[in-house]
Amino acid sequence: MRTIYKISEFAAMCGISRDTLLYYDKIGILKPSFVAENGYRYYTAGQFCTVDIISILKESGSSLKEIEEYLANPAPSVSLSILKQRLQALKDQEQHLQEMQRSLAQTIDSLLEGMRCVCGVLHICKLPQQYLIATQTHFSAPPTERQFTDVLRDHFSYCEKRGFCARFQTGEIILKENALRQNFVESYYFNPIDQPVPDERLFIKPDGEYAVYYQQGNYEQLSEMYSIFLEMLQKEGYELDGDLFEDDVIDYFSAADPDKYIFKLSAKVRPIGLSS
Amino acid sequence: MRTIYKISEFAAMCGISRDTLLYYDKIGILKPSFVAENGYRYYTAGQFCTVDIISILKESGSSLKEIEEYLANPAPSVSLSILKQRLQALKDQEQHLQEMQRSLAQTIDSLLEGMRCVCGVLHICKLPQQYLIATQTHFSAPPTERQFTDVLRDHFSYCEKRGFCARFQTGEIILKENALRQNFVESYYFNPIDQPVPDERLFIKPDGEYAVYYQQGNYEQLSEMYSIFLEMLQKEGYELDGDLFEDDVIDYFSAADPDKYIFKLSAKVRPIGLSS
DNA sequence: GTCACCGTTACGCAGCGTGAATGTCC
DNA sequence: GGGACATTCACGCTGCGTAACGGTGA
Repeated sequence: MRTIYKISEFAAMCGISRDTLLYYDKIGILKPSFVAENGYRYYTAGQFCTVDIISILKESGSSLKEIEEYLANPAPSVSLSILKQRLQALKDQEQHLQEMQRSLAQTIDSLLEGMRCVCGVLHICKLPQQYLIATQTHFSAPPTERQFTDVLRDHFSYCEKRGFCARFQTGEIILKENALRQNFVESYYFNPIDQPVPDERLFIKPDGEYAVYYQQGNYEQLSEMYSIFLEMLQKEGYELDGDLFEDDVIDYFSAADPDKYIFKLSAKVRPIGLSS
Repeated sequence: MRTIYKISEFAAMCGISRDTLLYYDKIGILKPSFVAENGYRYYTAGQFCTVDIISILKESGSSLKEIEEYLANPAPSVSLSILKQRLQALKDQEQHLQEMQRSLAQTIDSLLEGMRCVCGVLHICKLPQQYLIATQTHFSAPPTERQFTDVLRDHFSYCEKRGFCARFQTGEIILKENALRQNFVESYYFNPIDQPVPDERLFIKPDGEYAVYYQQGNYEQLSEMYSIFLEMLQKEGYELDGDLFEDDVIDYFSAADPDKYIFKLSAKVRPIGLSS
């Protein structure tokens, strides 16, 4: 009456491999119903249920050790707490996945922007408001490598702690007052965020008419680029009406050669003579 | 001018461990800038970028081998395709996660329902329409274990192939015509789905007035339960107005003892004498 | 001399897959 | 006696963590 199965047969029935069953036997989470004298393992149909439980929990991210506990202590209340815990873990994972997706999508957009942008030309256009997480540098002069990495590390770890996706789309801000004095020292490092969040490092990049300028080069050439940018502005009859933003459009993530990075400079502007 | 770092220092700067750097050196994806005569590894600040790339790709699910390729072939177009590929992989993962979440949530609901339900009492209530994926059994008599598991396997693998979350909330359907002849052989195994999908195995459980009856016991007692259910119906002045549904509310997943399973029987009913 | 660093080597983890060498069933 | 099963043992994979043991530098 009671149907029994040899290991390979049973494995096929459960949709798993023979080796897996052997392993489960070895670590003790699923022993065959009985073992014949010749050493053959025999399983019963009811054990299909156990395999099913194992598969489900495994798929939801439990370790085999946790599954063992689950199987050893099968009260509904215990099941319930384990399931709730698993569900929460899955939610956390999903959150994380979504963040990574946003980051990757942003990077892709940025890469595409960098691949098709026109360098060396000033564009005047309207830009929407943007929310940034910006970490102040407190630099009074061009930073040493050490200062630079220290602040950047701080910025990244801050973002990570708060759950913002950093490390993609990083940029820097040069305050208008510094830029006007040809002092192109960055006052902030930032990353854009999708939605406004109350945060002490929240920085709002206002909407308005912007001058945008793409340029290829390396980091050392940046301050020269800023200079040119401002000159071009003036030639076109504009003057600064806000801080200077720099976005790394193509950076070390997408280009091997540091001379091939592409930077996007942008600043709110107004026609010369017109007070805002 | 060029700041250099010893391995632990550099590791701290990058937020990873010394051992990880050693490992990366060993497998060749990140060698130190140079090695001193005493064998000490020295890193430069620029290598922070490489570490960053590695971290990001790793987090998005790439293997170190894939990362190696990325680092070896750093053209923007290659980056782009890898990033897109990664993004798609993340989307797939998210899809999967969501399915698992739905499944777990359902199971939790079901468990809660089983823990607080009143057994042995007939409830009359309105139930909404429900969509099921139902696999026909073609049984003409109570199935052997073999037949049972074969059909169930087919049902599960069908669900899996189509991307439905099976294995949770499984139930069976006994057609009205069979039930009326006291022939309680299941004609379908089913799993509920959230949204209606065009599918050859789609089965719609209609809304309407239902009799619902919870009972504890094991699978062998089911046909007896069906009998009692129909008797109670009659006593209360109702008759069947549709097929008979059975849901495993507490099954092997939540109870160790097969005698403690809880089944939920439900069927659309109408007061005796009233044609629908 | 101390002590914190550096180096190398090697083993451990999960969750099996993949042999190899051998025995058993039909 | 042949082939399809079964058994056990052991090593491989990832991405490191965790020693252990010894050399180096301030």
